[in-house]
Order: sequence, then C-alpha cells, then structure tokens
Amino acid sequence: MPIKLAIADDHPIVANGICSILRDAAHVEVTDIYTNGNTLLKGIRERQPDVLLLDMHLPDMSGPELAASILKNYPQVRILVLSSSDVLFLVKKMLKLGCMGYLLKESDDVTILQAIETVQKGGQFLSPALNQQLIEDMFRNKKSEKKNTTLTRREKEVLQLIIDEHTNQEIADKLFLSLHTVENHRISLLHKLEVKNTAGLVKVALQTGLV
Amino acid sequence: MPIKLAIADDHPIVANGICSILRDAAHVEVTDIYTNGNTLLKGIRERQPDVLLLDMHLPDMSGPELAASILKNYPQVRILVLSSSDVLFLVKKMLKLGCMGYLLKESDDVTILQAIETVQKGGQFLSPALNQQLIEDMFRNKKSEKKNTTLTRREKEVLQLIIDEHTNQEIADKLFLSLHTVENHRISLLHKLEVKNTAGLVKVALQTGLV
DNA sequence: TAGAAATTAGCGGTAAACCACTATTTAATT
DNA sequence: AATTAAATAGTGGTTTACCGCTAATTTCTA
Repeated sequence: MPIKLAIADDHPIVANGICSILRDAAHVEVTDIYTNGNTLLKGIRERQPDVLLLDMHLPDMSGPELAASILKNYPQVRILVLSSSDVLFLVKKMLKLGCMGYLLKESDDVTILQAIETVQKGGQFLSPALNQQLIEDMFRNKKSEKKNTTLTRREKEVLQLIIDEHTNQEIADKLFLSLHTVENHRISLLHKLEVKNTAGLVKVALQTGLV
Repeated sequence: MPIKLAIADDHPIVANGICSILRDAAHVEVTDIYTNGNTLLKGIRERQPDVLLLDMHLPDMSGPELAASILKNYPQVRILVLSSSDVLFLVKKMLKLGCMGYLLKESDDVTILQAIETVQKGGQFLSPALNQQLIEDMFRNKKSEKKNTTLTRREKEVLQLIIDEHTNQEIADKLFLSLHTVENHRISLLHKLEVKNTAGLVKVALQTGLV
C-alpha cells in the first residue's frame, strides 16, 4: 500500500515540483493538493493522508496555526514542514507543536523522498543543515529551556510597523499608545526572538514570515 | 519549431515544477537545466536557448551579474527573471540590464506559459502585481531618474555586518576602519536603497538578496 | 474565581543611530 | 592628464534605540 501524501502549498511551481519528483516513486501517492488553509482543514476532515507536506506560508493561515489545529484533531497525520527559512526558533516551534519533520525547499530529490519515508514510518526528519544548528543551540541553552516564542497581537502589530520603518514615536501615534508602551513591546520582541537590535528583528520577522 | 527554454535555478523543486507545468505545452521544450552560475555560463556558450528562465539567487553568482554577462555576449537570448521578491528597485535593475521579463515564483501555470510565450515573441512580460507598482513608481519619480542602486564592495560588507546585528563600532573593529567611516557607509546605504533606517536596510537587503 | 498573561505607562539612564557637512587619498575610467 | 568614483576620516550635533526597573489594569484561562 503506497504512502498517501497531501501537499499544502500555494505556489503551483512548488506543488508541481514535488509531484514531479515523486512521479518515479511508486510507493508514494499524492492524494491531495491544497493551496490555502481553509480547504486544507476541510480536506483533512474528510480524508486524512499518512503524511502532510505543509508550507509555512499559506495565504489565509500560518503554518503554526494549521499544524496546531490539524494535530489536535488528527494526531495520526504526520506533518512534514516545508519551508524556505532555516531560522532556528521557527524550526523549534513547529517541532514542539508535534510536527515530525522540517524540510528545506532547497532540498534535492533524494532528501525529499527520504524525508517522506522516514516520517511515514514514524521517525523524525530534519534537513541536514538544521540538525547541526539544533545541536549547537541545545548546548547554548542547557538551562533556559522554556522560552516563549509566541508573539502577542500587540507585539505583532508593533513588529509590522518596525518593519515598515516607523520609529517608536510614530508607532505610538498610530496605535494611540504611550511611547513607553511601544518601547516595552519592542524590548519584549528583542527578548522573545533572541536578537540584539532592530536588524535582528527585521531579519527574523522576514525570514520566518511572522508578520 | 518549439521554443527552446533553459532553466537556471538551484532548487530541484522549482526546476521540476516548471518542467512539470510545461509538460503539457508541446510548443515549449526545456533544453537545459542549470543549478549554478558557472555551468550556466558554460552552457550558454555552447548552446543558446530562445528564452532563459533565470533565478535571482544561484549559489555562486547573483542574478544581475549573470544577466549582464549573458546579455553582453548573447543579446539574442531573452532572459525572463524568476524571483520570489517583488522589491521594486530590483525589478527595475533587471529590466535596465536588458531582461525581457520578471516573473514571480508564486505565478500560476497559465501566467508562466504566457510569460514565456510573450518573451519569446520579442515582447516584455511583468507579473501583474509588479505592473501596477512600476507605474506608481514612475509617477512618484518623474524627476529623479538616475538613482544609483549599485552598492560598492565596502557598502556590501558593511550591510552584511549590519544584518548580522553588529553595531557600527563592532563593524569598524572588524574591518579595521574608523567609526566615522562606517557611519558614512551606512548613510550611503540609506540613501542608495531609499530607506529610512536600519529596518529598511535589512528588509531591502533580505528581500533582494543583495548580500 | 484565582492565577497567569497581556497591555498599558512610567522613571532614569546609556549607547547607538542618524544627519549634514568638509576633506584627503586612492583607484578606476575616459 | 583629467575627471570621476570609492574609501577613508573628521566635527558637531540631534534623535532614536536600548536597558532595567516598577506597577496598575485588563483579559484570558485553568
């Protein structure tokens, strides 16, 4: 019995690319292709695949949202995250949510197939580049384990305005807040995203599609 | 006679995706797939395609570098840029270099095919989202036409270190420069990239793959 | 309904970024 | 040989970001 694989990605090039790569693999059958979060959730309700290749950036819902929702109701679905970002804290976030693997879009044919097979068998898969990063990170953070990487509504708003090149004062005016409050949110962002300054904020935000 | 199409992209998913989408189009034949700039330049020397689908981020060379080099020696090759970034000044840069089109990776099957056909016939193609942006930009910049968007060696170095979250002082130490010099480079960057602060620098740099 | 998390606002202070200039030396180009 | 661009360094100043605190109120959630 072939592995039933669903793909959730809004770019036709990517979906077609995966299908094309798997065409030679007789033991993998692409059963569904979803291009947004809404139809994905609906589809999963009706028909659960063995493995779900989940993009991080669907137009209507984020990767973490979707993974959480799906795993809550259908924990037997093995989610393999498909992402072009290697930002560590996002990788950790998805794995903590219960995803079984994290595959970079730059991967080659062999790696992709291997990832799907591994995950279907109940194993975990990480793109090689991430493996090393994760290990180094564990050594760095032996003690402080429970870092909160979920941004609040306000923090996301502030972050978006930072990316749009606004100063704290401008952000305060736009959101009808005190300058102090915006400064506080900004510092929370620095801590949560584990970066040193504005450059880090923007970098992580863009690379992870946080906003 | 079918359109001879070459693809330059280092991600197997993307290259396969394009091929897969074009499989039904009998009048387009994918003659070559290149995964880095070096083999691309070699390949073009031996055999020129009608249309070249050129990714912005090959591992060894940048999109602009490659486009300039190819168009200088083989101006009859029609280059269709394939990019995931809609940052305007990069679009303008490629078009000024002589590329015949700019196609976003999020495009659907029909658009992709249409872009290739248009370019092959000698026309120009822009992803719809860019069309509108480009027009607005022209109205904004009726006067100041000749903006220099080419970063110097030093500017690129400084920009990379900014993205890596270093302060001006740290950058000065690393490059054995005066703090003043680094500040000057930083302000040149702000002007050249037409942004207001560090956030803008990082945003444009990441979205365009400048560094 | 008690506790936790989020949102708000403040104080005092340091470090860094941003801006407009001038100016010299070196490298590239015509 | 002359011009231009790049890289370097400076003065003097303003604005913004960053940091560590405290603390009240609201909202969420167990």
